[in-house]
Amino acid sequence: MRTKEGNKEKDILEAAIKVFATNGYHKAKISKIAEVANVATGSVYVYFKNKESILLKIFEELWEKLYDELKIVSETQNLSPLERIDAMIDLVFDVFTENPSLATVFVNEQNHLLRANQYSFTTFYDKFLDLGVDVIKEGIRKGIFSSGIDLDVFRYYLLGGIRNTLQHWANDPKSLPLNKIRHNIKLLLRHGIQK
Amino acid sequence: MRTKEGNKEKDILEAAIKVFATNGYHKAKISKIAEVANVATGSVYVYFKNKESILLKIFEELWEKLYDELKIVSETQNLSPLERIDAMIDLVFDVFTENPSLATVFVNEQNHLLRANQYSFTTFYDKFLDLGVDVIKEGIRKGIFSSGIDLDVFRYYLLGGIRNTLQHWANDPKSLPLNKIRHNIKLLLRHGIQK
Amino acid sequence: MRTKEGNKEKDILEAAIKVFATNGYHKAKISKIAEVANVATGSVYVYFKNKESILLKIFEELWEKLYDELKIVSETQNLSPLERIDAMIDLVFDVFTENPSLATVFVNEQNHLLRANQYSFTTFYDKFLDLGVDVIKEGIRKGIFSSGIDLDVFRYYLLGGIRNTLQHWANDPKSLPLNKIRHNIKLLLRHGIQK
Amino acid sequence: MRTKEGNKEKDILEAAIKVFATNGYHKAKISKIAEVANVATGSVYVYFKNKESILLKIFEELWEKLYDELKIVSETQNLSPLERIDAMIDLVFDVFTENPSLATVFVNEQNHLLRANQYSFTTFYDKFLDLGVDVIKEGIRKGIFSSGIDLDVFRYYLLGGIRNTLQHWANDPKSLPLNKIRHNIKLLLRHGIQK
DNA sequence: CATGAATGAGACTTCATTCAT
DNA sequence: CATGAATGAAGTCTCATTCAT
Repeated sequence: MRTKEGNKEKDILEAAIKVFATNGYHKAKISKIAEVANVATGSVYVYFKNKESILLKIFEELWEKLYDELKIVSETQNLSPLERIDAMIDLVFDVFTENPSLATVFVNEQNHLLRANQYSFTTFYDKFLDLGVDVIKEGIRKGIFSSGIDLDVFRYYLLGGIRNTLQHWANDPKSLPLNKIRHNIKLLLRHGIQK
Repeated sequence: MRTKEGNKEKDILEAAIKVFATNGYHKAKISKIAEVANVATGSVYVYFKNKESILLKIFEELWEKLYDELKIVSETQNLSPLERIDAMIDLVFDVFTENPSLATVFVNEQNHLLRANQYSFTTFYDKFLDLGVDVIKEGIRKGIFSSGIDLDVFRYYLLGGIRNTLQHWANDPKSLPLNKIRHNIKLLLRHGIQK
Repeated sequence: MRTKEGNKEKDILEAAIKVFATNGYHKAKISKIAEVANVATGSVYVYFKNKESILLKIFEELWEKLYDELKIVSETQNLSPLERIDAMIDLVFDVFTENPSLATVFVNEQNHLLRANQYSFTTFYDKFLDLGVDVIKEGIRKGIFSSGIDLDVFRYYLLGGIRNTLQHWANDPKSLPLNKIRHNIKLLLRHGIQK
Repeated sequence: MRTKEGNKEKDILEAAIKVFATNGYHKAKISKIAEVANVATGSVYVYFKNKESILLKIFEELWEKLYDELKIVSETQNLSPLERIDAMIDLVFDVFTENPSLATVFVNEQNHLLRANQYSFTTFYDKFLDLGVDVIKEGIRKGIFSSGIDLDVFRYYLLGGIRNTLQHWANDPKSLPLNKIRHNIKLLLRHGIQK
């Protein structure tokens, strides 16, 4: 038996992230993904139903991972809301720092999927955002955060800001050091631009 | 019959915005754009070199318009930096409020173009962002804004936040009233989340 | 405008009959049909939704034509049931004599379609068979035909016999002259094998 | 455990008949046949060279069996030609009654093979038909059957009639009781439709 | 013999673009 | 300029067949 060595699915997924990041989802060819994954074209279809399901799987894994890690943070005792927010931002940055291509794919392609149907990954995506909102709520309750903030606006604003900044970093990593980005975002988030 | 001159190009452009917003750029068919524009398929190629150049033109017009309007604001005397920032945000919101489909296209498709080549519209896009940064610089100089902010991070963060919020509004306009978004973003931008 | 000369659909249909007859439906390539029709591959899809719809159209036209002609026969006055039966058989033989490839396609491929869904061509196919059955009924009423015959068995038996004989003729036209076939089938139909 | 020897080939063959009957030869997947046969996909290729050879084997077995049984009938003394014809028809009906799927496969797929090459099963197929023709010849010699019948036309006509009737029965067994079919075909064969 | 993951050739179908009218 | 039928390159996906275990 030509054995499944338990790696091919992962190889394909990693290859897909690279190829999607480089060419964009729609211009990415399955044959190219297979080539990068060092696998025959047909093998892609052993592990994935079709092209879209590859993208889907990428986001499923991404958000499940982020959700799991954020959950740990949110269950940690003795953290102030501010510390929790910082940890949340760090989580996101850490994932994308490890895998810049994933940042690019996230930035450019997630919308296409969100627009279409209700996909399974959105569960974790939404749960992740919900946990973030919970932290804000706690901060408001404790009188640390401003109570005038609409939480829906907040969640999309913050994530959008992070996303767009990351994208510019992914396009040209040298121009913007990631730590500077991270630091500035925390600042902007806390105090805004006013002195 | 005196036909209204110069309308076909505009018809096509407006149709394209709708179709791109609905289906996304890659799934949008030229024949569909032509149909919506009430024009023959071949006529699209009388006015545009190819599909990409339609998208390009959309962004060119968008950013040129925004730049022109922002320039007027920036040349207006007797405005505080805070007022200028507010005016800038209002500009962006006004454009997209008038044309929600344009918001969707901006949110979902501009990256594809930015990634590829250096396009002409980026001139106005960058100039628009530069004017925004100038306002911040002025605010810092006048001691109103925090001097610790990296201006590059700021520009991408703010625009990304606005973009993402707009996108969710465009997807489901009823859930988030645009005025609430606008107000909250101004708040978050000025003071952050901390009380 | 590259004009549709009103022939391309017909060219494609005729090419398809030839190619389906030669290779069978499943092994027939659209590109081959296009080549035989002297048309670009993509043009096939200007006139037909997909491969199956070509086959469908072939049978639609076949049975509509046969039904129309049989209707004329059945409306002709002063024909005995025997003469009507003869005319019916002649109709079928005439069509397939004119277009032997069509005979082959009919023989080999119609079942695939019948098995699948309810297709529009079956309307004419069934109506054709119904008219045939009507003739038999008339013959029975007039005491000319045996009243012991089940009409459903009869219709499938006769058509099956004709079809199979035609098929062997189509495979090797020289071995069995069509007129001999036609004559013998009329004989067998009327008197059976007994003296 | 003493495994029953030689069963896997039979399992595959029986599974293939079912799958071919349900989906048609071209749409039938080897993997599906293997699944139905409760065998691994690769095992199919231990017993059969390729997909076509499975179909081939089905017909080989069918016609060899029919030929053998018909031979017994034809060697039986003291049967009139009419009785022999009846026995022949009964043979065919018995086989397909036992295995309706086989009837469907016979009806729909044998042509594909006949069209292609000269296959071994045709030996038995032809021999079977030859034996049938011999009976007719005998009947003619004895003055029982009409001498005007072309024997080639007869053989294909009869078999085609039976085949087509069987097919409709296989499609919808309830609408046409097999015994009625059998009886009517004998009638039609002997006396035709005329009183 | 048995397995089933892996292969890769092959075909349908799409659609941006062209061009004869 | 306007048209829309025609084009054909290109890519997704299928599945019979293979082969390492």
